[in-house]
Amino acid sequence: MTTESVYTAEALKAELNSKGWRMTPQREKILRTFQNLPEGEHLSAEDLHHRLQQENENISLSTIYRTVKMMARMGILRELELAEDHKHYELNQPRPYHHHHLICVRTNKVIEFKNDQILTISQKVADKYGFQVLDCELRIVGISPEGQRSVF
Amino acid sequence: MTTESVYTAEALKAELNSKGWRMTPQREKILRTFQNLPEGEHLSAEDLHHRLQQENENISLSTIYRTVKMMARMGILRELELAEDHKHYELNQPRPYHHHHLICVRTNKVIEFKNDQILTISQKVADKYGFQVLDCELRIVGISPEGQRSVF
DNA sequence: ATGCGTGCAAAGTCTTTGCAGCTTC
DNA sequence: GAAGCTGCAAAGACTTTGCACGCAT
Repeated sequence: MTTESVYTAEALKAELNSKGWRMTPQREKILRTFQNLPEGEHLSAEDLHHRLQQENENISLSTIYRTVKMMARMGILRELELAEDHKHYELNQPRPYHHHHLICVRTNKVIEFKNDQILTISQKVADKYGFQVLDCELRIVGISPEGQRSVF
Repeated sequence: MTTESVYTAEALKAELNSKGWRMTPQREKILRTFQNLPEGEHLSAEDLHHRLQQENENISLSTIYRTVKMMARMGILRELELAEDHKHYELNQPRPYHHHHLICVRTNKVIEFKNDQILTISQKVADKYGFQVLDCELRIVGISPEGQRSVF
């Protein structure tokens, strides 16, 4: 199953142009790739690069890094720090797609879960400080049952 | 004001020994440094290195990286991913010291806030999956009032 | 026509690792 | 005494940047 698209190429173009920037084939393909991603899947810059190459889309790693960072700043993508040492990106979905992460420090296992209270709490906190919310994530770090069985 | 110590050098030694590991002067000094840190302050590996050098404690960067990662895995330190591209560490405090982060993608400003519901929610989620909680953090990413005034 | 965006290659930053010698248990 | 730990230097992984050319507006 694929997540429903929340951001069209036209909307992206309009927003870019409003800032004096340009729509490009690369940006459109990157947006489309994330929109076609099954729910819960997230890509690193390298993952995205490979996936595009398999579709015969040659987009340089530089452009990918530049684009995902830009889209994260625009609120189109969520930038995730999971257990590994590189960032992952996924489409920033509204409730009820929004999910959070439970991470094991020993096995690096990541479990996703949903919780409606988190967004409500985040909205309230952001309001208090005048922030516009792009994304919120509850990261629970702990030790999984498998991890508890190993010494470290 | 300094946070109250929740983990003594003796307790650290006992826990290390129980795993067949050793207590060392370096580990004790690193623990002490975090315990003397004002509430809300967090250090990167580099920060910690500089701070120790100012106290004439020569501990190599390698050892610092190895030690903070170990302490994070033990649940003694929290490993934070703030707006910058390197990790920060702080003592992992129980309620009511526990705090969360509101981060601006444009200005990199970070605001800390507390919320009692988060820990409760985290505990419940972790229980469901059999995880032991070491740390939980609500990361709200958005645009601050100052950021909203700039084009990007 | 202007100036933003891309690709390439090089550089940069943060972090990890191999190894010899030292230290703790 | 055995095994873990440290410091050093080198390597590694991921990400950013300078520049010339191309493309969207």
